[in-house]
Amino acid sequence: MLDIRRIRTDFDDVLAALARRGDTATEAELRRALVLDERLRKLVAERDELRGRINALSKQVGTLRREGKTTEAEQIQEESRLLGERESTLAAEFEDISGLLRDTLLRIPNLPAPEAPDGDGAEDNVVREIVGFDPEAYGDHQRVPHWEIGAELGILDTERAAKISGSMFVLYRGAGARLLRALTQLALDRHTSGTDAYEEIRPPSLVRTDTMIATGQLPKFADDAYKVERDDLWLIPTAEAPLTSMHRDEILEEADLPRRFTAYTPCFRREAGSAGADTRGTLRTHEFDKVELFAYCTPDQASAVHQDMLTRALAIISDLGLAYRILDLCTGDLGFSSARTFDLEVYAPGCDRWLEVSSVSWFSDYQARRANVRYRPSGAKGTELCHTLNGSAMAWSRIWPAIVETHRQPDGSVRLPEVLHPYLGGVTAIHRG
RNA sequence: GGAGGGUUGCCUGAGUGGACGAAAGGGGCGGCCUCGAAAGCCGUUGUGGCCUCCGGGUCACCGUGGGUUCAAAUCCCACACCCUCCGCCA
Repeated sequence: MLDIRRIRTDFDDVLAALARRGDTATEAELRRALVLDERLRKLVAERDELRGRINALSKQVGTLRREGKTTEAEQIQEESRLLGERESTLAAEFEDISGLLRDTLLRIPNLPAPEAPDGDGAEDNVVREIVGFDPEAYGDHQRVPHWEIGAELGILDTERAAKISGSMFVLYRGAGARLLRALTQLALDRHTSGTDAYEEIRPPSLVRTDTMIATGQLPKFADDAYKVERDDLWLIPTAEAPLTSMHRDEILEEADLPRRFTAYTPCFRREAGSAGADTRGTLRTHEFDKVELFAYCTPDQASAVHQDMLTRALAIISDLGLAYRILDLCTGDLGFSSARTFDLEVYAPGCDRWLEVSSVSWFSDYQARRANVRYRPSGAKGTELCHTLNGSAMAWSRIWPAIVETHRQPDGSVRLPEVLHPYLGGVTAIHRG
């Protein structure tokens, strides 16, 4: 959520920044917020003035009653009652308008960072770096898509997944399932060790509506998420949702920042509107596993934390022997709540596609304002909003196919990267049969 | 799912419809004392909104949302969460 005071005082700048996203609807929303805010402030002044008078009168009633002056007390009661009627009218109007204002603000996306490159959509994202990629270097044995490899080696069973749960679900089996578990463990072990360790969290996968609002999934993107109607709970689309709400409505100490978490969770996405896309394999599914990196920090720390997450994500991809590239997302492709995002894509030779495996985002104070997460600056009075950041430490549904395709050998087996060996119980390659 | 007990500030914990933004103690911070410290003593210590002649003024917040009342931490209703026991389960 944007700061209404900033919209009020800095309207043209805010408008210009939002215009970079190329979303023409936001200008109307922004103007609407301004109008509502204006009305709201008039209402508040009037309502509070009335309340002040009522409070004063009520005190008088108390005094008079104690002194036994019943008649005078009753006169003032009547006067106060009449003011009370006007007050309730104003209060009701205030509730209406502030509800409308909040709803309007919740639907306005974050301002892109000034450094984020301009652009209209995915095609304008800026490739910052390509590592380990040589299109000529791949052999024919690597030009086999992972769903074929998966069926051939018996490690991916899409038909049974469909029988059990329908389309866009996957079932890994045997060494395929083990590979997934090894990847999760590798990521968690790495991020939770060393001097700058992230704290490991295993959050709930079902969350309240407020939790989904804090990160920006709701109210605007309700159709993308699964909801358990009966209990009024949502299935998380990413660990970012529960993690952002961990310190919701809390005030942290500056000395405790940054607070950094890593979490393994399943992620659930309805993928509404993507019917027919990526129907084969594991690339787009309703449920997938992910290890997430997450941080609350001060504005000053944000840039370093952002870089740290990116470095961590890259290190794992690189150790898995995959070719990758870093994209600096342009303003037109930036997520709703994000100010700046770097996407990491790995190359999958079998599908001949770059697959997004990690998205490392800085949300400035946008989510923190929604979630009301603040910190107390050391040695100063008052509170400031935190900044939040997160990055997928890895989306296994995209890494898994890249590994299987990249490391396929001429004999059809798949060699497993060395970094995973400690987690594979002695298995170093997956063979047929 | 059933029965009971709870939810007050940084913590513990009091609170009879009116003097309660809230006793008391602890903790934190500042000061006195001291060579220094402990002890002791004194002071101070929540978050937000709106307005501001920047001195301050005012409103809200005692789990959440409603209601009663001139007036609600206090009374009524609903809900959420926590604890104990039973049931069920991993």
